[in-house]
Amino acid sequence: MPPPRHARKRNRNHLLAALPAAELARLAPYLEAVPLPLGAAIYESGGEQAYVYFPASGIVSLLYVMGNGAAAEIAVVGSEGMVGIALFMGGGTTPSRAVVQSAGAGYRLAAASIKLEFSRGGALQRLLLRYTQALITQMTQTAVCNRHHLLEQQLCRWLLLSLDRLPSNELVMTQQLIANMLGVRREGVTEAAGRLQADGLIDYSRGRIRVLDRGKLEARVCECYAVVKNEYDRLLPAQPVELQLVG
Amino acid sequence: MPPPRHARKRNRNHLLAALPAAELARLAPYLEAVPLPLGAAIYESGGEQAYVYFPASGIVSLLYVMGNGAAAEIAVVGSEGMVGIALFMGGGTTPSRAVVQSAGAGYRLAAASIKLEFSRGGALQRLLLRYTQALITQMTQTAVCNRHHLLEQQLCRWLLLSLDRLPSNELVMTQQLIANMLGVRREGVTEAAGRLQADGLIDYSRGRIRVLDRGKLEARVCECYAVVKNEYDRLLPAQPVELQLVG
DNA sequence: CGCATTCAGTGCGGCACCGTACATACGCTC
DNA sequence: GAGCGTATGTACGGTGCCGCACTGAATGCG
Repeated sequence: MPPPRHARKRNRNHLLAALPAAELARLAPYLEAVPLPLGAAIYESGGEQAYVYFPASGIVSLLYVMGNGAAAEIAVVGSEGMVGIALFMGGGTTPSRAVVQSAGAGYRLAAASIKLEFSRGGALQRLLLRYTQALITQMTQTAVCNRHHLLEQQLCRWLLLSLDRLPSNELVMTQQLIANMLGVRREGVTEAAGRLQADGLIDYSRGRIRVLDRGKLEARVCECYAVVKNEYDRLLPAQPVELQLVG
Repeated sequence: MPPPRHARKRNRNHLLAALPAAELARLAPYLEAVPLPLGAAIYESGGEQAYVYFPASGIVSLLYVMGNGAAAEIAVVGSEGMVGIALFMGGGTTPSRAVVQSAGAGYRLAAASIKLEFSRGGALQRLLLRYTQALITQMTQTAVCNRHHLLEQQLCRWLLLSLDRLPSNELVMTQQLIANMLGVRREGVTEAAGRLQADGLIDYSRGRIRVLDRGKLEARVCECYAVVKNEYDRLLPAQPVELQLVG
């Protein structure tokens, strides 16, 4: 099978790609290509973060693990974003974990490098801050969704957010793992996914989920998905950052 | 009744107070003292924000209002923080509202002024970014708490977060309003608050809640409160910012 | 091929919270 | 101090999800 037409766009990080040539050139020598293997912990709760990561493919989950071991996903990051905002925000660490939810690859940059470039106040800083605001929106909608929406709607949201960050319509993920992310019982996911399958939205078997009808999925999801999507589109436009006015 | 001993500290914003004298002096001419009357909307969902606000007293709630009118509080802001991070983050607006939950007063700064000072990359920038990270932690714990913890625990968390931002142990707030913030039924709050009252933790009547035993409240709250509190303490130390290293 | 392991489906009792309806009690105004 | 509006208390059936236990089905491995 030949590579799909948009393969070029698929293996790059959108934040890095949006940088003006000069800034990217300055960073390039320090960018290190790294794999993002499934299940790898990019950083741990409370642990000092040594690198920021710019995924080019794959998905990284930000999640909080409670004292009793139960978890809840806070946000997901793909090639549209980066992992490790605490480094340039000043804290250096966070109470949450970052785990590779879908294998991929990307680039990493040592803490000192990102701090230095960020402190120059140029396009990278503006870009990362806009990205952080988008991430905040994703986090707040997660809170809202957890409060008000049904498991099935949350599953739809989760599927769509994942789908937006993957090249195909297929994701490799057991129901148990999805349940961990959503912070619900595995059986609950089985039931909700069963309904979606019965209605022809998805098809799955043993850790493989194919989305058959994205339109129906979008019709069934709660408003949270659209809110997040709109904010990402608004804050992280495809056009290069140099064209944007500052103040 | 004479003013309490710590009245001096009570009527200032901690972020502004932590600024080096030179930066504060530069901002001072543009800082405008404003009241924060109960119920006032500091900014609306999607509305362009014209000012950032630095509360010196009172509490501002950040909340998301859903299409059907139901709401959920995302975070609270008092004199330790500021309202309007979207201005320096670059988005200029957010999908959430900011409403005065407890009347007070503070200072506001026009959008252009905060953007200009922020772009200088000095202490204000570092301070605001650290504050933003603390705020993010509050938002993520709200998501976790919404997912996993009982209404009563969430009520305890809410009371403690409010208490930390108020000068006395009394807050003026009906159960209906608390329910709106937490995104639950008013009756649920009545029941949970009834238990807390029966156990001697609080005392309330017609929109007045007095916390009688803060220790017991802290023993009953979920871990989310401590996580948030620790991050605020870690990220926003009392010492002046000029002493902190940059890279 | 047989077996173990992992993944998914199902059933059942329990509980927290919901939606609704209505009752009580407090505090204000006249 | 009578009356009204608002705040709070209580009850009841419904439901979404939980915890647990167990079954069935697909995959991987020796």
